[in-house]
Amino acid sequence: MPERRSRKDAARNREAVLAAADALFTRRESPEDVTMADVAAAAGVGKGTLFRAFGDRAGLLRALYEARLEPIREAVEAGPPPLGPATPPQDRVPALLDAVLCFKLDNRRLALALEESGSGSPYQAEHYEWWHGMLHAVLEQIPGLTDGDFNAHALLAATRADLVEYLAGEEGVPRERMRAQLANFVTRFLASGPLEGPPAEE
Amino acid sequence: MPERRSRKDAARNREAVLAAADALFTRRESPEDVTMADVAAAAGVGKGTLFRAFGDRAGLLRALYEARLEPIREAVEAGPPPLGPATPPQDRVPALLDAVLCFKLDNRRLALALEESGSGSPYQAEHYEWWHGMLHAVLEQIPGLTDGDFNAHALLAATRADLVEYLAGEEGVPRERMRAQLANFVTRFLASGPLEGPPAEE
DNA sequence: ATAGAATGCGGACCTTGGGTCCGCTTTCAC
DNA sequence: GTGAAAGCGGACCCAAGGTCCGCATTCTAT
Repeated sequence: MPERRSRKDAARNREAVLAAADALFTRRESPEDVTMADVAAAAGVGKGTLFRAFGDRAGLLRALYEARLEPIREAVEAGPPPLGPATPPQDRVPALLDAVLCFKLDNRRLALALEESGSGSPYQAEHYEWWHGMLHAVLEQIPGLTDGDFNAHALLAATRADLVEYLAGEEGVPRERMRAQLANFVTRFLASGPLEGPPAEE
Repeated sequence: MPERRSRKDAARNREAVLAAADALFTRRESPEDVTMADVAAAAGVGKGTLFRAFGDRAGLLRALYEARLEPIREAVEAGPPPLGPATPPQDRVPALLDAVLCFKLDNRRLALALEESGSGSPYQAEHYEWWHGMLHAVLEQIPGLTDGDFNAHALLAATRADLVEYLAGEEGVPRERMRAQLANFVTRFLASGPLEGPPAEE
């Protein structure tokens, strides 16, 4: 049952690669001029080692992404409001999307690299499915909202890595402004609908 | 001023390539297994000719896309409602987005190929700028709406080629259902805001 | 019509980068 | 210590985009 622990050097190399890749992706201008050979060289290992550990480029990207995402995942699944499960849906939706946006702003190159890594659409990626499932579930809790599945996709689409990159980079939109705009967009979406009922105590 | 007309054979070859590429992209499963060599072979020309005529892969894709987009562009710029300029903003926004969606559904492979063609984000593409500019302008005409620029991006993001492809392909969402969902999303977004004014005569 | 220049053709060739292979080395269990 | 499993590394392979240049076609001026 102990799952066959990996050898010491293998584990060490894996970490070295992760660290090196992390550094390269944050420093280099565009993700596509970080080649696998670069990563291997920077980590001081051979290409074979790299591919043995991560399968392929997408695998490496995924591992990096997953590692960075971990804290947020926890905050969403078991943390305090406004991200955690105790938050009322109307407040949690904007909070979730803001979290996604902030994450992509903090990991621009990496998110970009992952989303354009070819190898199938980003929509099959495990982490996307997780965000989508979460958002979908929360949207379902809001009365009068139909098509939660599609709406979750549509809202998440507003935080696509290349859009964020374009706005932050080419257009020079500052972080806080972008967050405000997204919040505004989301709020506007949520504010509509069957307002027949009590408009809440706010 | 006659702009140096191109030679007869050049023009003919250009058309041949366009036709061949068009056929290949609609028939083949995934856009990325249509190689430039394939296109050249199918058109019965050499690779040199292909690259001379279109510059690079993205250039070819753009030319194809542009050709298919032309009719819609006209319908938007000078056609009858609900796409044309005479339409009231509240009705034109959904119409525009529906047109984008339908276009992408009708040209799935091509749109996909173009958006993932690497070579810079899709946001710098001429056709995207056109859609965005148009939508932006129409949104600005709706009272009480701020951040038209961002909102245009966010709404358009819901029609991203890979999302459409995923929903239509993997999830098997039928065309009309998707249109309805998008319409629903857009309407919900528009319906909100300062409803203080007259709720229109509907 | 025809010569000669300009334009274009085609496919061999180059480059780049992801991914594989396999002889050698390191680690681990006994 | 020893044998074998696990891992290493970098030479190698391949696909695909893009270039190059000797040859063919077309245009233009006389």
